[in-house]
Amino acid sequence: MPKEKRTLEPSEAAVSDVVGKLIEFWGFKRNMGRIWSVLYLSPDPLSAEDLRQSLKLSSGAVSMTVNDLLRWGVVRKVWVQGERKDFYTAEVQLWRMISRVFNEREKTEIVMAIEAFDEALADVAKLRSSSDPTVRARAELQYDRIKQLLELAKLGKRLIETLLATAKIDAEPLVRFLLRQQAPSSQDT
Amino acid sequence: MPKEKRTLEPSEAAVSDVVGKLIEFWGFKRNMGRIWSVLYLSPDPLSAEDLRQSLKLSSGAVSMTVNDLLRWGVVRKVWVQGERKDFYTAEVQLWRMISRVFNEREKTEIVMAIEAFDEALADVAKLRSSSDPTVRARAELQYDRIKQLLELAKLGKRLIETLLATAKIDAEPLVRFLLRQQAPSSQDT
DNA sequence: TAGTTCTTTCAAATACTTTTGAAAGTTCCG
DNA sequence: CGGAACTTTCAAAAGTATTTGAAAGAACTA
Repeated sequence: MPKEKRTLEPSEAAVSDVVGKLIEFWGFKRNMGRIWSVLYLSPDPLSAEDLRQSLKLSSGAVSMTVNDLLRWGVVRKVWVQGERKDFYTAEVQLWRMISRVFNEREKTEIVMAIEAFDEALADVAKLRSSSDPTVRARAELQYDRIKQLLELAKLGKRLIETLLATAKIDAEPLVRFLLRQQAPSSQDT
Repeated sequence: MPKEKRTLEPSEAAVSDVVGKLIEFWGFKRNMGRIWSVLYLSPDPLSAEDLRQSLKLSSGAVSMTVNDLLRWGVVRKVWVQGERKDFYTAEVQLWRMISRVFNEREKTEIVMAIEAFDEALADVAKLRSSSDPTVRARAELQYDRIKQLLELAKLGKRLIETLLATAKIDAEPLVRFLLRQQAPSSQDT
């Protein structure tokens, strides 16, 4: 029985480090990316102990990080025949992973921002009819600017929703769109 | 001369907090977002002292954060007639701001990832012709998976480039694309 | 140049996040 | 049950990031 797979190949280490950095940049813990990568590149499921040794982490860190990954749905627990311990595999459908994260994190974030901008906009709108012309002018300007923020946030939301829809049907319209690289026209804002 | 503008309106505070959170989520310092917002909502340029008082920050923090914002090109220094101190205004062209950040940060990040995946792919490719069938099978799988990561990263790069192009010509093809919300077709990957 | 006003710097303090590892908790089996 | 095998928890430690504020530095003015 193969029982000595505790060291990463250089290319495995490289990939897990890059993914770790990307994922950290992206707002998650670096080790989430590292662990996911090791699983992603492994032909068969790995145990917590395997991960602990491959990445030189403490057992506690592995346990907690793997649970984060399970919660995000990007790693799955699998039963390996005849083994007592838990084994894990990576979700290999990259789009599915990404859409899950976008849906739970980015979208929530942006929806909250939209609500807050909406409220602020309503507050400022009241001041637009103030009798004091200074207050009025100020309110006018702020109304316009908050509205811009709101529009931007809504655009972001649509972008995320498009990505989500794309992930569902995979490689569709966004991808097709992105693939036909067309040249711009003119005018700056 | 108006010299007592040292407190934020509730709606100003709300907006700067939301932007601060978004920007933090997005990987910057929260105070960068807060300061930018206060400037963005101000009818006229503000001094470091104004910002210090509005947001209850130390002078050092204002100085450093404003310089970050200047470096990112999202705040500008302006000369106010007759005044000795420096005044600042926010860049109000949201797309321009975003494209600058995407170009300098996100794109750099992803380009580095692409290079690293490329290298790893080349390493693994060598093993695909190993005489050991186990090694070969493993290399085959890893080759495919790293390739997936590479493709994803390239797709991300194209998405960013499209956003950048869009920002230049403003509200063009991406925006137009996003605005026509069409229904998906079928198939899952 | 000296004095004033304003800005920047930076070491120390604070706040926040992540990791560790030992102990407590499970589960399974005989 | 009793114990082996494994996992989870969690308080403390380590590691990072941010903020402070006092001191140094500039820039201007008279």
